[in-house]
Amino acid sequence: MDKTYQPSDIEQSWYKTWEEKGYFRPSGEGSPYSIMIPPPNVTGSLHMGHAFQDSIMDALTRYHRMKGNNTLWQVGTDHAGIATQMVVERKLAAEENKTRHDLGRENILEKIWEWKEHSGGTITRQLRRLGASVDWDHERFTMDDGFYKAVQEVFVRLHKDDLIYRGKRLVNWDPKLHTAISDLEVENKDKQGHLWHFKYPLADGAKTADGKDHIVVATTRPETMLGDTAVAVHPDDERYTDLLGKSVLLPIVNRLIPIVADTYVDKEFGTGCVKITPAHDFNDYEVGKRHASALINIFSKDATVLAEAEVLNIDGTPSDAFDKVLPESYVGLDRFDARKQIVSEFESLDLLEKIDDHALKVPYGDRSGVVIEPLLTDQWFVRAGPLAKPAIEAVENGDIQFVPKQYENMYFSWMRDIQDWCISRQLWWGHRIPAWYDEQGNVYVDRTEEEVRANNNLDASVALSQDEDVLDTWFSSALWTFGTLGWPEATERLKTFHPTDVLVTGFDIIFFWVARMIMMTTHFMKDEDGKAQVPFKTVYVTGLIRDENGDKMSKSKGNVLDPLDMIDGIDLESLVEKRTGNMMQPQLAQKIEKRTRKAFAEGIQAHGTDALRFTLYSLASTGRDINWDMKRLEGYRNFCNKIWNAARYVLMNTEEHDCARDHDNYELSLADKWIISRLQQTEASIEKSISEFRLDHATHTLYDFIWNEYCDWYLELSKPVLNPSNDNKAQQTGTRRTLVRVLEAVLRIAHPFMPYITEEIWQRIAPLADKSGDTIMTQAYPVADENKVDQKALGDIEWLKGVIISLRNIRGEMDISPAKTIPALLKNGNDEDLRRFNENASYIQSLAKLESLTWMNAEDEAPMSATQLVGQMEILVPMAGLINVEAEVTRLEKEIAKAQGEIKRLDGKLGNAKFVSNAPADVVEKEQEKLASAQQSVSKLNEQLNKIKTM
RNA sequence: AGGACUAUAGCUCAGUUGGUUAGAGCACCACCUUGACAUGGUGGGGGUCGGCAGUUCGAAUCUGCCUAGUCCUACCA
Repeated sequence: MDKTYQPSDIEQSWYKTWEEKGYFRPSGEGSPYSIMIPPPNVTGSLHMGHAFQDSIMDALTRYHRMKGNNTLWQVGTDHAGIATQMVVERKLAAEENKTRHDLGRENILEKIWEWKEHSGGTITRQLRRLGASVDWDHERFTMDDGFYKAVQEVFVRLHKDDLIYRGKRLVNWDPKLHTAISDLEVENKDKQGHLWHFKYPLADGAKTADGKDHIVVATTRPETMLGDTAVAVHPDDERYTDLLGKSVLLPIVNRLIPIVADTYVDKEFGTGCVKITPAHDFNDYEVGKRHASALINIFSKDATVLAEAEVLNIDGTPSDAFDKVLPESYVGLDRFDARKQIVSEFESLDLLEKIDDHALKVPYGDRSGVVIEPLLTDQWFVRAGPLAKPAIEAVENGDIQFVPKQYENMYFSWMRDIQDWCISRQLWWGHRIPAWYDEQGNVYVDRTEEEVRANNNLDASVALSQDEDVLDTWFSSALWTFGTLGWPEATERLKTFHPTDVLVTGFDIIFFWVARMIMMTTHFMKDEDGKAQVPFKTVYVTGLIRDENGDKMSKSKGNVLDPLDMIDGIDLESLVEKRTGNMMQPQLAQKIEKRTRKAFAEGIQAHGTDALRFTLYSLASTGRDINWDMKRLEGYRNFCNKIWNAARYVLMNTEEHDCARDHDNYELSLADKWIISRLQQTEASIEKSISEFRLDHATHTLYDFIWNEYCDWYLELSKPVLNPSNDNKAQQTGTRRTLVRVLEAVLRIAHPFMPYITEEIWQRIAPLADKSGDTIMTQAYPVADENKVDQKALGDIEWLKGVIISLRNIRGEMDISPAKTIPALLKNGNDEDLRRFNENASYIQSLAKLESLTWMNAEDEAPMSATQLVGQMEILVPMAGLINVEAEVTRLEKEIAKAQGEIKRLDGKLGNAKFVSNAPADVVEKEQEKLASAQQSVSKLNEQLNKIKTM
């Protein structure tokens, strides 16, 4: 093995081997364990968040595979409707200066499929680099043939059950993308705007209570006044009761509109008069419904003013309640230009009372970034209420558990107040809605046109045209857990692997995805007794990975980190290019470049997949976001190197040696028994951590065991045993056996977290540990054996470590060269100390670099020495020629002060009668022991101090 | 407006049903190229656990209030 760990030398080839040998496939044996990958956007690339979640899923998958489960990690990608279509449209505009309408639906779809084929490999390549042990043989795509069937089936059945309906409703309209979007796709942003106060003249000579001939309405959206159909006041507002039933003459359009009473109005806000524009505001729409007035739509799909208003009844049918004429000077104007013109026209008419500054929330499309316009359009909706009920129950009764639990509240609060879900999108890329219209506008829903004709007795003479719209991407991804397994066919995979075990995802898509999967699954999937099935038993919600400053990673901020750059490294120039190239807002490039050059002056070094993964696990505590820290990544890269070198040491000492593979002629040393005991405890602890999804604890325990116990102590303790001067050959064999076997077990423990380095080393170690097999991947995961825990060995080594550390401490504080051997004495020890001394003196001599270690009887006079205590035993290093007296005085005083502080604290505690009477006896007893021990320590240390001082 | 979460060493984070002198990694200081490893070894320094009050024999941990930050949901035109 090379002296230094080089991840690039081992990682790629191992993945290829694993995949070729089919190790990722379900074994077909053992109880099933399944995880569905949250399907990433097929044309995207993995970011750190994906790497984080996928690493967690891989660890769980590999762990259960080694545990003997029939393990499936289902892989696949999402067609991501809007996002993907946008990318291709942008490309088309840039390269050919054409819009999608220039090419037409068929051609565009062809182009998107081409693009999907071309870029779809990025994600799968990245997953492979991460070591993801997914079942590639059954990779799925949310628009493959199987999904097409599942989606049609779900749509048709929901429609038959009256859980899907079509209607003209006010929806969130994206004027840039020309599609409706769901409430969840709207981002409300805080903006500084204005509140314009307009005078609306009263008609028919009516006057207000205080004698004015107008009322004042306040609005943040002046342009919508072109569509006003009423003015509302609160029914109890005495200022306006006389005006109820009267009308105002709407300026500019000269439309007579009624003054109505509605409790929606807040008397205290503004003037207490609200202009009502039912076609362009969700609240006004509700008010409009109550007052049965008509709607006046003034905007086109681009949010420009129409040539002629659409006047409609609430149910969407045409109405002639109002005149359709819109002022000519506004026709075709963009909504924001119209706003300016309205304001200035009110001003010139002397009807603008005032303009206040006003903070408001403005709705933006999360994809397009433009202001959303409420618009009355025909759309398809899922009736969410009935679907939500069993989905809520599944979480309430514990069939599904969220980790951490707090997210259940978030889920409940949204689900209990769920709104109908607008599922139609005016896009081309997606699942086309299985609805057909005849020439009279009758709608037929079925799986195919043939079925429509057959089921409705429509022969070929009746022209049918399919609905142009496609379904929201989340409609198909809601079927992910069962759609990927072959539903609606009753496949063996579906039967075996559904419900799945755990879903690993971010809190940001609990509503978009998790909640909808639960709704769809509980509705469509039933077990043998007809009970609703859940899609997964546990939802493990991860935090977000943020940059080093705690900012969200985003392309426009230029702080995105590519997981592959952590693995392979990247030079500064390439990183700058990557972050600033192909930007939607090129004006940000300079800032990003500066920032990048500052943060990564040296570029990014290669750290390898194992180090990246280990870092992610170590940060994976629950309920908290993660601020990415390159330094931790470096630390864990070093950890990999540590393992690498420990393995080199082990191999060096065991290859070509007798490791007791096929005989029992060996003897275990104290150190052997100790490390075997600690291995059991480590295994038990890691097992528990994984079961609680605390991979941070699991990896921390593993790190601590490997570095601080196996390497720092056990390997060092093995050196004196393996020294040729030791003539206990049986013991040497025992230590060699322990060296390889503990390492071999550790590799298996670590494999789910660090798949590559563990496989690479295991291949060499396994034969020495009498293990056979082609890969570590399918070896049994180590299980703790209580019987192998040797309490005596644990105690003895703790003592041994205490003595050695004390001696090292004296060396350090006294500035004694590590190369110099020194003599040491042990004094005032008890029988146990004496036994331990007798059994282990050679270890101490070796590890503390002593020239001699002598046991002194209590009555013997000790030479002038530096002193440390282990328990009540004194460890003495004679001062002659070694010890700096002043330094020793300082050191002793420091120790004494520490112990005295302890005594003071304990005295106070034990002097408190309430503590002694109320605290549990064992706590009190422990404190008393501590006090006694501290008092003895102080007296012994003082004795030493006086001795030195009187010298 | 309602709700959730977070605040622990210079930095990134652990800390279990309240009970050792509150821990780790990185950074820092000193010494050390010792035959696994300088991507290393040994020793050391560093924290009023955001603030105030309360419950308790005992609070980083439980309760209340406050401050700062993050996020979610719903919104007054």
